[in-house]
Parts: sequence; structure tokens; C-alpha cells
Amino acid sequence: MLKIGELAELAGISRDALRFYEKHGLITPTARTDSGYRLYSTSDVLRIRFILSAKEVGFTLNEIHQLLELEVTKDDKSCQDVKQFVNNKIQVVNQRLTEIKKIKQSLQTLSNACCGGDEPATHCTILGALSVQNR
Amino acid sequence: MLKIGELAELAGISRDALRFYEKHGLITPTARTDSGYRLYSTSDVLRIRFILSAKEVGFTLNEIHQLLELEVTKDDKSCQDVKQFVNNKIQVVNQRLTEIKKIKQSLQTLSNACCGGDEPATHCTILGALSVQNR
DNA sequence: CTTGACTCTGGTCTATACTCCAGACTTTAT
DNA sequence: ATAAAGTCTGGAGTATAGACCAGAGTCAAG
Repeated sequence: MLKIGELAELAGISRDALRFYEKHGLITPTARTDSGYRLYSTSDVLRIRFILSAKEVGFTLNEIHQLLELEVTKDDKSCQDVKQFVNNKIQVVNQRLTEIKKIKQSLQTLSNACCGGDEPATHCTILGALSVQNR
Repeated sequence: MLKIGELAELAGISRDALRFYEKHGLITPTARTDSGYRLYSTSDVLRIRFILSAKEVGFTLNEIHQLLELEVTKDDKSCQDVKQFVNNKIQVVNQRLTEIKKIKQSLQTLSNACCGGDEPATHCTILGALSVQNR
């Protein structure tokens, strides 16, 4: 079991961030010591990793909270609702995937051009590079 | 030329957001009417689209500002610096691409399972689905 | 030529996601 | 045994990205 400082270092975030996530229901330490110190298990580590991944790709803590709450069980009557919710999220993620690929292409074009490269000077700004992609 | 309300509607954002972006140097209307009304051209529209795309995939307005400022010219002495900066951004984008694909896979797994699906019940949470991917 | 819709500037307010104390207690190292 | 380092709770402060409002001017339609 890890203490808060250890998990913080492992995850590359601050202790305050961990306590903040806890306050907002995203994670609860598996245990506490008698003196009240938080103790985190390996599954807590996975959970934090997920939170950080999801955050990095643009989900808000609120959305992440919803994702973590999801728990589908066979024959659950709300199953279709959950499926709906998840499918919506997949759409969002697909959209983001498209956007990020476009931006990556633009950056790549920008990086290739203009440093002795042979692409025309119109590619020498992000918008120039982007508009090349769009054609 | 578009007035602020027209561009706002076109871009699907508020007038206040446009003025906010302007205040922070991300965009300047191509012209103003004699009475001071902002007038936006088609290149402004492209610029706004870029801003929104970049925002959606997790860049802050500050980073977007930096990206928009980039302007590489052949033989510019700072060329290598710019290239460095852009390459760093590409790394970030690649990282994000990886994360988002992982999350998409997890969501897909979650969606496929548990509604009469034949995957084991351990996949029935986001973390369960995610850990399947990681194996 | 007025009325309603739009725009201007400047300012305050809000939500999100933390960060940074303060004061007290606990643990670890020497 | 004591000092340094870590942790606790609670609360205040900060940065980002706008939303919202007031009061004044502008434009378009009937």
C-alpha cells in the first residue's frame, strides 16, 4: 500500500490533486492507517492512471466520474441507457480522434517545410499547413 | 465580411468568446466599420476553426496562441527553435492519440459486453474494459 | 423616424481544476 | 529523544475560459 506522497510521485501529480479527486468522488483510498493516513492499493493506481489518461484527452473530471461510475451487468434494466451513454462518448472520442489527426498532419507539414525543405512558403504557418491538408 | 454575431453563429460559439479570444491575441478582426463594428473575413473563419479544433483536442488557449504565432521562413535563424517547438507538440499529440485510442477501445469493449454480450462480467466497468486492453 | 435587433466597452461573476497555506498530528532517521 | 519530513483537515487563493450585465451607440425594417 502506498501513502499519498508515494502515489503522487508515481502518478506525477500533487498530493493536493489526489485529495481533490477524492473530494469529488473520483477515487477513495482503499484504506486508512489508524492515524488517518490514506493508503492506496494497486487498483487505486490503475484508477488514477485512467483518470489522468481521460483528462489528457479532454474529458472533464465530471465526465470521468460518470465513466468510472458505469457498471453494466447483464440483464440490468438500465443496460440500454448505459450503452447509449457509452456510445455517445465513443462518438465524442471519434470526433476528437479526427481533429487530433488533422492537427498532427498540420504540425508535421509545418515541421517538414521551411527549414531548407522544398515545400512552398505558404506552408510556413500552422494555418498554411492546415489548409494544405484540407484540400 | 461577417459581423461578430454572424461569425459566432457560423462557428457555434458566443460573441463573448470571440471577443475573449481577441483580447487574448488569438484573433483580430480583419477590419472594423466606421462605427467600430468588428468585421471578419474568410481567413478569420479558418483561424477560428483551427482554434476550436485545437481546443477540442486539449490545447489551452495559450498553447494555441503559440501555435498560431509560429511562422517559419527559410533561413530564419530561429528556424531550428521553431522546429523543436513543433516537434515537441507532435510528441504531445502522439501521446494524446495513443491515450485516446486506448480509451476508445475500452469504451468499445464496455459497449459490446454485458448487454447480452458474451464477454465476461469483469469487462463491465471502464476499468475492467481498460485492463483487458492493457493485457 | 422610431422600434427592435445588434454591437460597443468595461466590468463583475461563475465553473473547473487545482495550489497554497495554517495549525496540528504522525512517522522516520539519527 | 528530538528534529525533519510527511500527513491530516479546512479554508483561502489562482488560472483558465468564458458568461453575463449595464449603459450607450448603430443599423435595418416597417
